[in-house]
Amino acid sequence: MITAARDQRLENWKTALHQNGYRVTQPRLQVMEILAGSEIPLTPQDIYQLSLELDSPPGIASVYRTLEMLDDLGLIQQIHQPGGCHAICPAVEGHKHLLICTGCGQMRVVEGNENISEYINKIEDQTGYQVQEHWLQLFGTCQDCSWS
Amino acid sequence: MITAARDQRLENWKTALHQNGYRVTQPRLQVMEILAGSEIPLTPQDIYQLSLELDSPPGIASVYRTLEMLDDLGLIQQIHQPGGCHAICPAVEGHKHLLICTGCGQMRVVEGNENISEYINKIEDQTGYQVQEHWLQLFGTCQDCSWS
DNA sequence: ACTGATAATGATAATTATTATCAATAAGGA
DNA sequence: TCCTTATTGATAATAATTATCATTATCAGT
Repeated sequence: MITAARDQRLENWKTALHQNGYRVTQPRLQVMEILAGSEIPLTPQDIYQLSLELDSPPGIASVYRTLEMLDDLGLIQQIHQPGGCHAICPAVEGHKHLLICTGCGQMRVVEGNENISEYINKIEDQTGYQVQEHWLQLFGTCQDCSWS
Repeated sequence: MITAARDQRLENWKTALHQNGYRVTQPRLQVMEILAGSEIPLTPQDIYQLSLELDSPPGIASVYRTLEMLDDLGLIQQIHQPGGCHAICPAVEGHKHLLICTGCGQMRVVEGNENISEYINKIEDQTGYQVQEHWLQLFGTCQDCSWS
């Protein structure tokens, strides 16, 4: 992870808190730093465990409260995986999708594509549904993990 | 729901149990009948609540146990939704996707598409990942629900 | 059809994850 | 720096799922 990218995200998040009348507190910062710097999806429990290594760690309730706030602001998103759907990561902006390595958990963000839109249009014609949203998530093996 | 389709599925499921050395018991049948006949995804709790209207309903533990068994046999699948990911439905065979109405919950199974495969090939080239699996789920409004 | 081995069940205790409560604390504007 | 009050930590409460174990019911083999 490029530290500059994490710091940038952190600044954006802090700005978002200020703009929405939330105070920027130590527990919130601790949770946000862990989340903004992670290359893999983390569950609330993961985050809490990681935070215990800090000097004065946040309470578990504040971890959940911070995550709820970040979710309300649209700054994080839930990751759906075979092992469970409680992991989260910084929100992917715009029309992009996540590609996750089943070996090491590493995430990659990939661009959306016109092919998908065409497919969805076809489905709308066939079914009479109005498709409002789609969730696409890709699972695979990254180059490092495909050696073993 | 066409009853014949449900009964067909039920027969297939019973055959699968026999072939895999599972006994076909009353609690299992009760759970399978509820699940095979539902037009909307159901959570374990949903299934348990529905089962309480039966003559001698299964215990909650048997509901969970039956679902675990059906999952091990690949006969059901989890549905991922904004409200939670604990709902399940009969497994969609082959390369198809689910389209779910955000109004009434009704499910439609839609065909997969060559456009998606092309997109995934492109992603593999760009990232060096080997994509093993993809989850696509569509949310929309069915014709009935779009009137309101 | 009957019987016996044992897989499966129901009742419930235990575990786990999340949410609610509330007195004490700390953020940040005046 | 002070004051208001949003936020926190500790913990109780809730909810969902899993584990335990004595009892029961399935079904293969007679």
